[in-house]
Amino acid sequence: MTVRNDAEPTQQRRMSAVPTIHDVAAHAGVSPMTVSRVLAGGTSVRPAKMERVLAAVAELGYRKNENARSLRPGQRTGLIGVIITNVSNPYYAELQLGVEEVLSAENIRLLVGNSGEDPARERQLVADFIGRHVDGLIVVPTGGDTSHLSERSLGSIPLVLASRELEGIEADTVVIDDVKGAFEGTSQLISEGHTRIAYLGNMVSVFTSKRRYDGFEKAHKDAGIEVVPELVRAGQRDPATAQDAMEELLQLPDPPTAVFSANNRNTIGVLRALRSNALSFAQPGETAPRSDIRVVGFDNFELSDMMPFLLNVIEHDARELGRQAGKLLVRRLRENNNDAPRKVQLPTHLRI
Amino acid sequence: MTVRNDAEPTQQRRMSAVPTIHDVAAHAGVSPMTVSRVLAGGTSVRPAKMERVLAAVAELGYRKNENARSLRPGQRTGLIGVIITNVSNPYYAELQLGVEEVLSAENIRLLVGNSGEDPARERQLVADFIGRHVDGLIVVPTGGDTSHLSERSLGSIPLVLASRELEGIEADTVVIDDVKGAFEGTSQLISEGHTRIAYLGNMVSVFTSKRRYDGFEKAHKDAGIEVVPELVRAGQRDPATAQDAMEELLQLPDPPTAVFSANNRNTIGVLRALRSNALSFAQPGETAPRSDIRVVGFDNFELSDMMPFLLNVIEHDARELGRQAGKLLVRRLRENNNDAPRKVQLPTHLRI
DNA sequence: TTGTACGCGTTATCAG
DNA sequence: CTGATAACGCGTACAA
Repeated sequence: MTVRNDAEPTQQRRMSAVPTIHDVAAHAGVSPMTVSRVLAGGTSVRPAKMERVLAAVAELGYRKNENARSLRPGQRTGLIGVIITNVSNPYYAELQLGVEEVLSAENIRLLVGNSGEDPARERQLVADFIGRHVDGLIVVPTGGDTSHLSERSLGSIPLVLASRELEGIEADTVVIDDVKGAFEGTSQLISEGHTRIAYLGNMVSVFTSKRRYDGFEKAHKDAGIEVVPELVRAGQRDPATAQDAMEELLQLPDPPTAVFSANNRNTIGVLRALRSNALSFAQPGETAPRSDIRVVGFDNFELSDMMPFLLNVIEHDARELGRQAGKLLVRRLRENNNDAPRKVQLPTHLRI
Repeated sequence: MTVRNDAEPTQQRRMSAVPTIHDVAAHAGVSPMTVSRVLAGGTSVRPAKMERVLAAVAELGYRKNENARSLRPGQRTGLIGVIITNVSNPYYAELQLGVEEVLSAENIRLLVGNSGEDPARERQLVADFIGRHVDGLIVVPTGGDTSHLSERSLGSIPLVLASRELEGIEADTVVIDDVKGAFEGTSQLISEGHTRIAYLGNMVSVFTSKRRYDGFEKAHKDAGIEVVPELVRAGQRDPATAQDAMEELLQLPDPPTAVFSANNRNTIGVLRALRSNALSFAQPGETAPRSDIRVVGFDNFELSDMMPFLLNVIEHDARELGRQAGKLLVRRLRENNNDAPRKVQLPTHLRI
């Protein structure tokens, strides 16, 4: 017989701590095993006992200890780790929402961490999540050293890369069609007659930035013109630095006539720079600042349609990206197979 | 002696599954207990063995199983549950970031769930998080039935309410000074001579909405004027419905001359309505739409300063709110005490 | 300094 | 249909 603590331990515990399956069993006058069976679906349990057990569960407010359950071999934790570079970027918040939407339907919970674009932090989060025995990982990778995401390091934990691919890492991946999107956006500018088009974006070491720059370049090439090196500014990660970069461009002897911005952070910086260079901002009864500089920006963002400048955005669906990432992971978990990694590429749309 | 599975089980396991403390011990030629000691800080372990253990840990990529560890009595999971009404609202994304900032410094991980303002979903998430034995909860409560957040139901799990209080629930709480913020914003409009001021906000059953409406009302009373009932629209939860509500107001025989919007979702709807009622939107070289309707909105939002209408926002710091919530929880966790619940109220600032 | 025994809460297995 | 047993990975208590 299993002795618990001392005298009347069950009584004592029930007062303060979380009730266990033993408490429920005692309360219902059955064995823990019967309780377990009832909670697992109630197959082959006498209806009378079943009711008693359910009553005890309700009365005690019993909840299965998921951590203990997952300890048993072959059992999952029902937990997946989600590592995002920056939730304060609404784009990634949407992505998180998409992931949650799909996974919560599977009764899987999200362990969420912010890497802040710091590879060391990402590595730390991965290590921690592994220690918590997550069933899978969804990562927006920062790039750089990727050894912590290698198959050797992850073992059998399935990984889905979201938004960015990683060289040398074979994993299910969801990306958007960055190259095509950037190509279309840039081509639009060129078709309007622009030849001195500025580029603003993140460091080219970032997967998406590289691809978007490639599309920018390809549009030039296809049109038979060349990218103007002095108009290329890569490395801005937030609106403030993007604004600075744009201000600089505006000071050039021969400034750009159009701007291609590779992400919403940069686009916002660009717009702020344009505004601060106009004489005044639209106030009731005043004239809007003029800007003869055409702007096309990658990523849609809330209120992009309310900007006081003409702006075309290359939109794509962050929530859908999150959903797809979730679906890929769920599929992996269900099939538990060794199929080749799947790549999903989502379309973009130039909103005119 | 502890028999594992069959013949050479350790060998087999090391190939595929996650290594356990036994595998490390075998690899280093010590007992599991020594490994545990080394990982716990390495007190009273011979340096030579310690090194062997650390080497084995590194080689096998061993990570402590946190779930198993937390099973022992008195041990924490290092997990806290965060329930947010809607991460796609950038305000709450910031809040999440603030929470994470504080808790990751304590090496605590976040289990994140979206309630979507659905009390049933919130209840389900709480139940699940309790089953995972979170050390604490941070909740932006939806309101309605709150029994799942009662002390009786939560037992000894500390709870922090963020952004909204809950009647009948005694818990640490962080809110912003909604009443004062709304009062100042409304007073500003009144001081400019407006007397027919519209109110747009969420249902008054939501804590913050109620408080903001109170501030709106108080400003009227203090100025000796009355709220105009036909200009009050409560119940809009997203920009689209807010836009509809505002369009209606604009159709009134005697429309409002100013608008007080109680949150950023409504403010955006208001601005869209104003724009769609103007003849044209600012394009390069065009005139900005005129709007003689003054707008003051609760909550700041990205690009609020770039709107093509005059707009004053009542700003407050969502990330700081998240940080404070995190700090309150950490304090509770550390002190493990029964102090009376603490209330933190953060200031607002009317940006002119 | 090091190792053994045991129990945390759960469930698969097998006996009844 | 039901219950006793054992084991999951770890760490406390105690023994050596």
